[in-house]
Amino acid sequence: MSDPNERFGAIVKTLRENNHKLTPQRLAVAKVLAHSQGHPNVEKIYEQLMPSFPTMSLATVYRNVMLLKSLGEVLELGFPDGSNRYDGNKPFPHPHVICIHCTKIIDPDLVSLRDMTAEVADETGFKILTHRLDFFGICRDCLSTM
Amino acid sequence: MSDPNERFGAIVKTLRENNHKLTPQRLAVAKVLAHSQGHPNVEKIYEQLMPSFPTMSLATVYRNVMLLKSLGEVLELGFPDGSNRYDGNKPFPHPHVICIHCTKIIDPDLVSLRDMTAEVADETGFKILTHRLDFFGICRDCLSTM
DNA sequence: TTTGCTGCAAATAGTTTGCAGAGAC
DNA sequence: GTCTCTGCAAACTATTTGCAGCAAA
Repeated sequence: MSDPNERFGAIVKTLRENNHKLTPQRLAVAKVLAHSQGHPNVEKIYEQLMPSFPTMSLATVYRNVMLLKSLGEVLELGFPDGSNRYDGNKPFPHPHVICIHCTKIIDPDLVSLRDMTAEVADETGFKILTHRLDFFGICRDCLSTM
Repeated sequence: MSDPNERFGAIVKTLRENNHKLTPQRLAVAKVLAHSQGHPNVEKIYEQLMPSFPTMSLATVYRNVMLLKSLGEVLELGFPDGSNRYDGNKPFPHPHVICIHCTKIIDPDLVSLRDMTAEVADETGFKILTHRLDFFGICRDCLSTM
């Protein structure tokens, strides 16, 4: 996990460099994503901001998350059921471990993970831009209460 | 790629064993998925069946794809944009290489791919049930016409 | 004959968009 | 002062569901 304050600063810097206005709503979304506690979805970000921004619209959250994603400052995690969750703390490809029971998401340290991008590019002729590695299972907490 | 006829047979066997009726529509969906040419989405399966089953409903395709998925005979590939595509030819986790330009999907042979399931289970305490490894990029064809 | 399956149409849920006013710079 | 951003409500799209009739076994 990166330092959330540093990540927030980096996001703000990118926004400035690309001439986007720093509205309170936009900065608030950026701050939540810089922490990315639990890899929130749009709804969670919205709920988290409601107390401080009672009039904020869900559409505004969507627009800002999309903007940050297009700037490469947020990683989008889409799931087979169509749901999306976001990580603005580590906005680069990295493996995830997802509990299908409580929907918790963990970032594991995989010592044996080598980058297979070159091999894939070599074998398929593709220019590889990004990748994704997710493991699905049941977490320790859920296992113990079953 | 497995032999589509064998896969079709295996799917039919599973349907029988689970006491599901073998309607013409269901068998037609199973046949398309046994081939899984280009990893179709529901719409594509529907279009492919329209000539032979002009009155078939999209809902029927959805229902049968979901049934086969629940029986473990189809692998669902969900993407961040919310779209889903299916593979009934190799219904077990395997890596995919996806062209973000023409949406083509390829199954690469990765000689160096080791199974990291045990390591992830060990490090996180999860009971790992499945996983997913996707590479995104631009295919040779699209690269050459850019 | 029984029970599950299909087609249709309506409902649903998550996300996007048009517009007029507000606010960042 | 300009131009982007926001809130609202409506639109949109992919998917699911209720229901009555149909068909597999």
